[in-house]
This record gives sequence, structure tokens and C-alpha cells, in this order.
Amino acid sequence: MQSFKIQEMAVIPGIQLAVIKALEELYAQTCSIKDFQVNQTKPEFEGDYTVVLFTLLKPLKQSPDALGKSLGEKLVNTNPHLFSSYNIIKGFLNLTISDTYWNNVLSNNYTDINYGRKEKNAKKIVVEYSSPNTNKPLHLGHLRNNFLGWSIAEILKAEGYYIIKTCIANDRGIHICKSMVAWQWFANGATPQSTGIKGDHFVGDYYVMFGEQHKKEVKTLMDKGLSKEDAEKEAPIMKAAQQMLVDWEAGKPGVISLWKIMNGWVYEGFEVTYKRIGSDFDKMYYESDTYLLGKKLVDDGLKKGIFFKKEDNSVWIDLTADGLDEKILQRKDGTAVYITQDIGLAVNKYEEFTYDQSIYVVGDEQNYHFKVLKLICEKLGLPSSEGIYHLSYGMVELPTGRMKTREGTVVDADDIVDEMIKVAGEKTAELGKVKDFAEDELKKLYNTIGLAALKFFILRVDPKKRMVFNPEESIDFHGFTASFVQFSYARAKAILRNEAEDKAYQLSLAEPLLHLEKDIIILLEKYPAIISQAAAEHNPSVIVNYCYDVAKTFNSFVTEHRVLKAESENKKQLRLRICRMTANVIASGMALLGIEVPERM
RNA sequence: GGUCCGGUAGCUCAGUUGGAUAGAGCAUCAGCCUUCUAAGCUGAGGGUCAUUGGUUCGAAUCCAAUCCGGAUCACCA
Repeated sequence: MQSFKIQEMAVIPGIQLAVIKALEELYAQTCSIKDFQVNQTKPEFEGDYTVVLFTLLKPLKQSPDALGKSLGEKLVNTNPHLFSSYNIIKGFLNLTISDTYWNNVLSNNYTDINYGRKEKNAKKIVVEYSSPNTNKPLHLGHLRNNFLGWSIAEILKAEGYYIIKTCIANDRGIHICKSMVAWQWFANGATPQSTGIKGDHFVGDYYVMFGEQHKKEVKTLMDKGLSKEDAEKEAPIMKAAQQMLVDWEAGKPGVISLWKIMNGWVYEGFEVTYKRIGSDFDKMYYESDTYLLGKKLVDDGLKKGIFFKKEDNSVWIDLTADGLDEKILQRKDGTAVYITQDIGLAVNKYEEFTYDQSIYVVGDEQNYHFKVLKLICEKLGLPSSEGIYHLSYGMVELPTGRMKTREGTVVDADDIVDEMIKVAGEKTAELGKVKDFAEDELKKLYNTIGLAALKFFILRVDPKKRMVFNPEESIDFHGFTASFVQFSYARAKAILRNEAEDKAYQLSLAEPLLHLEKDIIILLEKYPAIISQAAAEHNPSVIVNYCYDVAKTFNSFVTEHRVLKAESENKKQLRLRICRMTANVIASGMALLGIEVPERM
């Protein structure tokens, strides 16, 4: 009964449980899983998993050899379904897991396309990501945000959480007014429709024009003797933008209608990009809605004495006792600052979803901001505060350094996606393996491969680290890439198309598992734990690395061992099941990254 | 200056609740396609894990200091 139970568990917990039980019986001492480590055995030694004995020696008053021998003996004798043999090298007890166990892992799961996914739990998590400004198109940095946010939401879903994906549109403020003013001054009524330019790019162009005009005006004013600082403030186009912000806040009809029209253009453009890259949201929030609630909460906090007013009427909070600074919450003219609307948004989200956790996928340059936000929400006694979690990610840099708007080194999201798909098409055509594909099938394949390469390249880096985006490397389709993983999937499916596995077949234990057969099953067995790890760490790169591992091991396996012309019917059925389960796990893992896998490529 | 994050092969990255001789990919070199997809496989070379000290059976991993890089400390968002 007990051994059956252990056999049904994941292998590491199974080993831990067996060790604890054995030690209790051998030495009448109760250990916990924290008291010893179970690692995968290094390839140069015999065995599959290793119990590190050092930490147990003192409490049990045993020598490494004595403990290893009695523990190894006991484990193998009492758990014949789990362990087949052991050896001891220094303080390491190497255990060979029985082929029965691995055969069961394979046979019990190989057809299950939901393998690795957990039962639904009752926890609700809000994942906010993307969060664009509505004055310019998305760039490379946004792509990292979108890919991370979408993927982490899927990973948490797989882990059993109820997920709500949200997006806050930063749709108001001085930056929005800048593109509006520039349009009024320079557009002569042009529209995305009249020019054929995608809406977000169209509006972004006017944002750039604002900057150029502003620069000119500043120069003129400085030539007249103004300081740089004064010139920047006094430039006519800047004055116009500031006036427009005031008019916007006052609800001036002409300004509001222009704002709506131009934001509408941007949203149309965003929608196209989001659809291409696979971002979607369950709920959109708009800063133009949330900032008023934020202001109200600031008033409340003022009344409660949590905030204070300075002589000039600006509102602040003193966080010096918490090791931070004083932080402004409302300008002296009564208008909202950035954090004001975030307080409102936190409350909005909590009221709507009563979340257990609220994740914000936002760059690490805002670490301080989110520390402050959480602290303020706590001090206001908002129930939303506890769940606030900033999923902070590092900046994306180019080999030449940071992307800089002024130097025109910003990599546009639409451009890079176009380029990836284009090159994917060229490389695919070069290989000439899909000449029988119809036009629309080819188009879909190029999309799948190109976009996958981009997502994989960006997601393979630990989110919290900043990363270098090398366009040439990202566009490579060999080695540690999405194409490699996709290729492995297509290869497995090609074998299975030739001959499907016989589901009724009973695998025999007479032929021992070969190294590569066992290696791949060991890897596949880890998948549920890998999802849990990625979820706990909020880290899709865990999945990326795992998918690559599986693909690499599978490629070695397929090169080394014939599947359809195997040595025996038993080996053929075993290997067909390995192909099936590998394909399922690759498809499942890649899906968690937002990456599709093609049947052929 | 205060706070936070990072530094692993020529380059890009894994590995950090302390475990055996630190791993991949790219790039370089040498092999492998009448055999289920060569976007592949096999092998070689490449390392003071920033530096110094400490903790212990054992440190890339933990602690301290130093050096280097980045972020942030706005009435910007």
C-alpha cells in the first residue's frame, strides 16, 4: 500500500518520503525533507537520483559508508517498485530508480495533453501587463513586458489559479497632449485613413514632431538670451500643450473630442499589434477613469492624518520612518501625479475582483514606485495592499547600449515582428522542406516560426535581469532557439504520422531502458514540478530552458535510436510513447510561453 | 551621497533553499545525410565563477569589505 502510494507520487517527493520512513525504522529518528537533499545524479556516476548524506551523519551518529549502506539496503528492499539498486560514493547515496517506475510514468501520462497542469484552486490573481502610453507605438521594451505578462498569466493558470489579465492605458496627461497639439499645428486634418499609416504610428509621428518643434523653439529662445530651463518652459508649443492639459481636465469639448479621436487611432493600431503578438486582456482600465478615485483617496488619507499638506497646498506622505523619503501625492494646483491614479487603480481592481494577489508587470526602473505604492496602500488600510506584487523586469538593451528615442535607436515592435517573420520565411524557403504547402499554410508557418523565435529569445532570460537584444542572434534559427524546439516537435509528429502507438500494448520489463530512453522520461517526469517552479518564481525562463532540454535530449534520442525500425516490438511501442509524450509536453510548455508548434516545418 | 539590482567561456545566457570534475547556445576546429525532418547529431578547444577575507566536511551559491556596471531617490509617467 505504502509503496504503491510512493510510486504514484512525483519521483523526488517519493524518494524523500521513502528516506524519511526508512530512517525512522532504522534509527527511530524523525527527519523532515529539509534535513537532507535529493539531487539528480551526475552523469558520470551510476544512478538516477542521489541522497546527500552529509547532513544526516551527525544527528544519526553514523559514518557515511555505514549510513549509506543501511539506508540504501532498506530503501531497495522496502520499495522495490521505486528503487532497483544503489551505490555509495563518499557521502553520496546514488539510487537507481526502477524501470517499472519510469515505464509507469510514461504509460500513465503519454496521451494526456493536460499533463503537468494542476487542479483548479480558489485563489484569484490579477495580472496587469503591457500598460502602454497612448501617444506612441509599442517598442522592444513593451514586447518583453507583453511576453512576460501573458506567459506568467498562463503559467499561473496551469498551476491552478484563477487569472484575470488586465491592462491600464495611460491615456491622459501632458505626453498625450503633446501629440495632440502637434497634430493641430501640423496635420492639416490628416488621419491614419487618409495617409494609410497605422494609427499608433501616425500619432507617434506627431509626438516626435512635437519634440522637433520644441527643440527649434528652444533654440530660438536661447538665442534671444533665455536660459535652457526657461526656454523649455516658455516655448510656444509647450505652452500650448500645458494649456491643453488644463482644458482637458476642465472637460473642454473640442479638446475632449480630439483626445477621443486620437486615442481611438492609437487603440486601433495597438489592437493590430496585440493580435499579432498574442496579447489579450480580460479587462481594460483607463487612467482617465482611475485618477479621480485616486484623488478621492488622497483626500480621505488627508482627513485621517496619514498624509499632510505643505504650505503651498501640495499633499505629501512621510515615509522616512520606513527608510524611504517624503513622497508627493498631489500637486499644489490640486492635480494628480502618477502614483495617485495607481492608488485608485489598486482599489478599483480589488473592488472588482477581490483578488488574492495583484501582479504588476512593470520595468525595474519603477521598483521604488511600487515599494511606495504598497506602503501607501497599507497605511491607508486598503485591503488591496497585501496582494500587491511588482513583477519587476530588467531593461532591454541593444548591443550598442540603451535604446534612446532622441538618437533614433528605439526598435519598433511592429518592425521587429515583420523582420522576424520575413527572415523566418526566407530560411524556411531555403531549406525547401515545405514546398507542398499552400500559400496560406506557408504564411501561417512563417508567422509561427518568426514570432516564436522572438518570444523565445526574449523569454529565455530571467525577467529580473536586464538583457541584450542582438538582432542578428535573435534571428538565428539554430541552437538554443524556438525553431530547435519546434523542429523537435515536428520530428516527433512525423514519426507518429507514419505509425501511431498501440494504446493497448503492455510494455515489457524484460528489456532494460537505454540511457537516452531513460533520460528523456526522467525529464518528462519533471514537467509538473517545472511548472510549479516557474509559477512560484514568476519566471517563464524556467519553462524556456526546460523545453530546450527536452528538445535537445529528444533529438539525441531520435538520432541514436530507430523508432519505427526498433530492435523489437516492445522497443518500438516504448519509443512511440516517448515520441507522443515528448510532443505533448513540448506543445504544452511552448503554449505557456505563447508559442505555437507546427506539425511540419 | 542613500537605497536597490547585477558581475559566470571571446559573445549571449543557465546553474545560487550550500554538494561530486561549473553547463548550454553562438563563434572556431574535426567528423556524420542511399536509413522515422541535417532548423539535426557526435567530438575538440575555450573558465582566477569581478577581487579579498570569513563561515564549514564542502562555497559560483551564505556573510563582510572593495572594485566595476545599471536603476532609483522629480510638483515626469
